[in-house]
Amino acid sequence: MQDRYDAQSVEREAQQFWESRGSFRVLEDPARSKFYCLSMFPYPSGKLHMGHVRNYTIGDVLTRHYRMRGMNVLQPMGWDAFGLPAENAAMANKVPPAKWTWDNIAYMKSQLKSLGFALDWSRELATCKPDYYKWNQWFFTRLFRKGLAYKKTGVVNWDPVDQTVLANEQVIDGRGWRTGAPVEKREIPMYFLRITAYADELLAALDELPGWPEQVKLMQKNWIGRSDGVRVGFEYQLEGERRVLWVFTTRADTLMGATFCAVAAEHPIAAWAAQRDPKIRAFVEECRRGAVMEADLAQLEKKGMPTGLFCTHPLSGERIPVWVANYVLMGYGEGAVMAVPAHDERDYAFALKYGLPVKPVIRHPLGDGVPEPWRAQYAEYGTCINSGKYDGLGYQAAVDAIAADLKAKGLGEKQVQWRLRDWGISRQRYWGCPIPIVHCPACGDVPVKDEDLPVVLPEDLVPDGTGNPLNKLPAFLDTSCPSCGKPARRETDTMDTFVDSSWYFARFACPGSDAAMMDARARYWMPVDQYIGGIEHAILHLLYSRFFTRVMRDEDMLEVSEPFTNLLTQGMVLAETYYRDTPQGRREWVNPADVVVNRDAKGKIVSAKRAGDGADVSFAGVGTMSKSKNNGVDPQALIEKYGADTARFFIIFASPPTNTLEWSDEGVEGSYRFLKRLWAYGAKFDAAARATGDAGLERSVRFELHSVLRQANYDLTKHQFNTVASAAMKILNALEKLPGRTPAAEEGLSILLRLLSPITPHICHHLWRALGFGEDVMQSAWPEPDAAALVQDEIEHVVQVNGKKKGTLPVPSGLDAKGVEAFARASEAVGYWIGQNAIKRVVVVPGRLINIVI
RNA sequence: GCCGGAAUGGCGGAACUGGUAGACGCGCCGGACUCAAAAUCCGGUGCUGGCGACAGCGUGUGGGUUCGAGUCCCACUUCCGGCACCA
Repeated sequence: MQDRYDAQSVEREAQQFWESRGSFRVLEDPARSKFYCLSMFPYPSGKLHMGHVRNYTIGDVLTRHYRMRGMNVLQPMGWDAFGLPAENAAMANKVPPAKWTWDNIAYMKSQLKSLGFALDWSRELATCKPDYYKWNQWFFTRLFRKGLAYKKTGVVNWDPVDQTVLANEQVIDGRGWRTGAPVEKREIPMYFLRITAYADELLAALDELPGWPEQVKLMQKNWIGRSDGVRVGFEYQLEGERRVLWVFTTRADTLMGATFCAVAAEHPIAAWAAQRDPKIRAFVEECRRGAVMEADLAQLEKKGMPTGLFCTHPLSGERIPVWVANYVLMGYGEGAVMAVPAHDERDYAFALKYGLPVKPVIRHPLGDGVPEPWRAQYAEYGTCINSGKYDGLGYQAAVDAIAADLKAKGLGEKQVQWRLRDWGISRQRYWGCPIPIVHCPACGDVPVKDEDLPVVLPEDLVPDGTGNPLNKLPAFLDTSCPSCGKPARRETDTMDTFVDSSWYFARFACPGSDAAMMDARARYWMPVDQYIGGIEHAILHLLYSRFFTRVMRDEDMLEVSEPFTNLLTQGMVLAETYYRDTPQGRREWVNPADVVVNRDAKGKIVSAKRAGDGADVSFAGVGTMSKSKNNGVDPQALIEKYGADTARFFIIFASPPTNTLEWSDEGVEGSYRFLKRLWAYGAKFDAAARATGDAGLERSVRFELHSVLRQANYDLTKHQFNTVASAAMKILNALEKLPGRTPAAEEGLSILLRLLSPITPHICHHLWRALGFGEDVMQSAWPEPDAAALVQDEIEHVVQVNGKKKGTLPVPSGLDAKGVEAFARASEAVGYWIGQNAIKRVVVVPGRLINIVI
C-alpha cells in the first residue's frame, strides 16, 4: 500500500469498480425486503450547491447503510427541469431554455457522479422530456373529466408595462423586477385542481404518519386549517330585491355582539358600492394595487369604508352597516365577515379606528364592560350575556342554539370551513408542461385526446419578458377541436412545476413505461420508505404529492395512500448575502466567495468589499442559498482540492441533518486530516506483523470500540449522522493506542471501515480490499456490538451533595439502587464529603449517580 | 401579521427517558521533527480569582417546578424557514 492518501485516484478507482459491476442497479425482487430511499430531485440551476451535497450525502448514507443491512435499496436520481430560472437565463443569454437546462443537467450529473453516490442512473428522468410530461397531461385530462380539474378565475400579479404576469419572486417591494412599475392584481381564467376534495383525508391521515416529524405534520395541519363554525346570513335589500350576505364564523356564540359586517374589496357588494361612490371606487382601486402575496396583505394597515349598505341581524333584527375592508380575504370563506369588536382583536382595532359600536356579549374575568384597552382575555370562551334568550349559555351550547335558530329561519347552519384552497396550476409561461386543452368556439374547453398526447412544447423559443412566446406561434396555437374537428385554439398556459414533482417518485419505480403512467413495478417500490429533502418543502410540495398519490390510488394506479412513509427534513444550508447598488439603481448580488469581510471583535461585519475590484458591498444577512441572491457555494472547489470523501465527511460531520447550517468551510481541513490519518493507519497496519497484544489494553480498547459502536448504531436510528462521524474518529483514536496489528486492532479496523463506508465510501472501499478484509465492503455485514466486550467490573458513579457534584466513586457493577446506596454510605470518600451533617435522603440512579441530601 | 423551528466555549457541535455541561472536531497556545517552511506528532485550552490544592460563575433573557433543569412549565428577545406563481 502506498503511504500517501491520494483521494483522486482512490475515488476514480472505486467509482470504476462500482460502474463496471453495475453495483447500484436494482431490480424488483419480491423475495427481499425493499427499501426505496429518495432525496428530492434537484432543479438543474447550473451547478450543485452545498444544500444538494448535504441532501444527497444524507440519502447516500442511508442507502448504503440499509444495503449493508441486506435490503434491496433503490436510490434514483432525476431532474425537476421545468421552471422560471431557465426563462430568465434564456432572456439574459438569448439561448432557448431547453439548451440551458440540458447543459446544466450534463454538468450537474458529472458532479453527482464524482461524489460517488450509490444512484441507479438507469432510472434517470427529466420532467421537461415529452415522455415524462405526456403523463402530466394524461393525468390532467383524467382529473378534468372527473371534475377534479376545473376552470375559474384566479388572481395574479400584473406588470402593466411589460403586460405580463409576474411570479411572486419577480415582485420586489410591490414593483415589477424588470420594469420597476407598481404591480397590480388581475383576475384571469385558470385551471385549478380540487385538492379541497381531499382536505378531510389529507388532514386525518397525518395521524397515521409516525415516520414524519411532528413539526411538519403540525404545519400541514395548520395549513389545511379545518375550522368548525357556522355560516350566517345577513339579509339586505338591493335594487328592490332581497339578498343575503353570507359570512362564516367560528364564534357564533358572539353573534349577538356583531355590530357591523365587512366585505373584501373584490366582493360583489364592494363592486356595487364602488359604482355609486367615487371614494369607494378609489379605495377598491387602492386595494387592487400591490402584489397578491399573503405576507404583504397581512401586514397592511387595516383600512375600510362604509359601503352605505345596511343589512339585518338575523336574530336581533338590528340594522347592521356593511363595510368594505382591506383585511377581508376574498379567497377564504365567503369573502365577508361579521365583526364582533368586543371579542375579536382585529375587529376591536377596526371599530376603535372608525368609531363603530362595541357590544360585549361574553362574560370574562375582567368584567362585563367595554374593553379598554384590548386584552387577550376578551377573546376567550365564556358565558353569554346581553344576548337575550342565549344568556347564560356556554360556548358550545350557545353555538348549538344559535345555529339551530338560524337554520329554522333559513339564515345559516353549521359548516366546516377549510383554510386550504384549490390549487391553481396555470402559469402564463413558456418553459413548462403545456396544459392539454383546446378551446373550441363551439364545444368550449375540450381536453386533448389520449392518442394525441403529448402536446409537445416547441423547444427552440426564446422568451423576451413580455409574456409567453407560445402566444405568438401559430404552429402551436392553431389546431382543431378534438370533439367537432373544426378549427380551434390551443391553450398556451403551462402547468405549475409542482405538478411535475408531485408524482416523479412513482415514475422512478417504472422507467420506460410507455403504455401507462406507471406499471406493476411501481406497486413493488411504492411507497418511498425514506424521503429526504429541505424543510422549505414542508408544506406545498409534500402536500401536493400526498394529494396526487391519493388521486393515483383512486385511479387504481397505486395501492398506497401516502407517498412517503418516513420523512427526513434536512435543515437549510445558509450563506451570507451581499449586494451592491448599480448606478442604474438595480441591486446586484455578489457571491460571498468573492467578498472580503472586515469584522469587529465580536464577529459582527463592519465592512465588506468585492475581491476583484474592491467595490463596497452591503451585507444583507444570512439566507438560503439561491440563484436569485447569488449566494450559492459551489462544492466543486472542495471536491477538487480534498476529494469527494472529505466533502461528504465534512458536510455530515458539521451538523446534524435537521439543523440549519450556516455555511463555512473552516474545519474542512480537520475532516481531510482524519481521512489522511485513517489512510496512514491502514498503511501501518498493512506493514505490521500479527501480534498478540497486552490483555488489559486489548480489553479496554475493545470496551471503547464496542461502546462507541453501540452508540453509533443508536445514533443511526435517530439519523444523527454527525455523531456517527465522531464515532469513527473516536474508534481511530482508540486504535492508535494499540501497539500494532493485535486482534483488537483487526477487529476495530474492520468495524471502523464498515461503519464509515456509508459516509466515505471510496477510501473505505479501497482499504477494505487492500488490507484483505474482503472484496467489497458494501457487500459485508453491518457491524454489531459484542455484549461480552461491554461487561465492566466497576462503574464510576457521580457523587453529589445537595445536587452539587463532589466527585466520582467506582461502584461494583450489578448492584441495585439499595446496594449502591449502602456501598456509598460505607465509602470513605462519601464520609469525607458529608462530614458531620445528617443525611436526610439519598437519591440513587444505578450506573450513574448518587445524590446525598443533607 | 399568521404558522413552524432554533439559540450551549472564539467556531461547528455533544449530552441516553430530568442525572458528571462542553464528547468529537476546528481555531488558538506551547513543545517535538526541520537549515527553514509545509505536512506530521505530543501536550494544553469554558469564564473569573488563586503559585497551587481549589473556589465561584456558566447552556439567549426573566420567572417557576424538582434532591437535581441545556432538557419540563410560564412570559419574553433575537434569528431562520413557510405563507399558495422561486424551487
